[in-house]
Amino acid sequence: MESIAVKDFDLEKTLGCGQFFRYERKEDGSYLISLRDRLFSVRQEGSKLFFSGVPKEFVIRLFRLDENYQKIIKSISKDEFIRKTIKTNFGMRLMRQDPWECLISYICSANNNIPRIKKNLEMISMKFGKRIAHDAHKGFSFPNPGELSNYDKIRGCGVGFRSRFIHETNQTIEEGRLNSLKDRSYEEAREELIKLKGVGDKIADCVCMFSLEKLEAFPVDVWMRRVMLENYFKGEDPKKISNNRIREFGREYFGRYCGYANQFLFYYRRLQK
DNA sequence: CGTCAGGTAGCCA
DNA sequence: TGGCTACCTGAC
Repeated sequence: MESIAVKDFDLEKTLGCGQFFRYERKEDGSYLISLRDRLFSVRQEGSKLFFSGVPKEFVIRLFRLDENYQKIIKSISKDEFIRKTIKTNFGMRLMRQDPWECLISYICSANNNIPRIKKNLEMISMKFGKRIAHDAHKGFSFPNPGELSNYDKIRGCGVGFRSRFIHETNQTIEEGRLNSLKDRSYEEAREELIKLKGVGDKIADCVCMFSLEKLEAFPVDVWMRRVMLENYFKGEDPKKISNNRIREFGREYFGRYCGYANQFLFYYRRLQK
């Protein structure tokens, strides 16, 4: 099996931090990952990352192994608390997800819980995708834009009130246009995404950060709100702090790579605290 | 049985 | 802008 020498990288934390849903841990400690029409496995042993089913360049891109982690960590290390969250989950990296799959994933995440989000995406793949295989592993591809046109079938995936949003987004999105948001500014990309039904501030920021290269995004959900109020707005009246204000503060305070700070804070507050 | 979960749309002051 | 509330569904 091929391998890559890695440093400042922790596969388990990267997959487990909650940014990505379509993966499964196997008995031997390897992970089976589904991404659009790919099915592949990855396993880490110390500073070696073994992989099969995809080219090396794909793995490097996906896990951002091409970027200067130390530089980013240094730039967001603004205080003791954020340093603690980084130390706890050192090696966690943001992933470069596929914009379309990421968009649908996060539309599914609204007022939902992680086990069910995973199940929803699995069902969508089973009902709309194609059978794919990698070695002895079997799976389903994620459907392409335009292929989620059967509303009743979407309902059958257990996504509830999000069915309408998924259906509408499917009819609206032109994939080339979605992907080209990478070349637009963060503000423009965000604005475009919010025009979609079912996509508000938080989901737009997640899609920007996880799939459109916008590490200057700072999504604020309930967990981010909690951890920020507890550590950066101490003594202030929570009722007077809007999520938008938290977002603006986070972007300003942590700077250009605030998305990384965001994910460390999120991960820490959800699991460790 | 209620409650709750990684928000958002729609409506109103 | 900011502050409500309903919303599918399945697991406690």
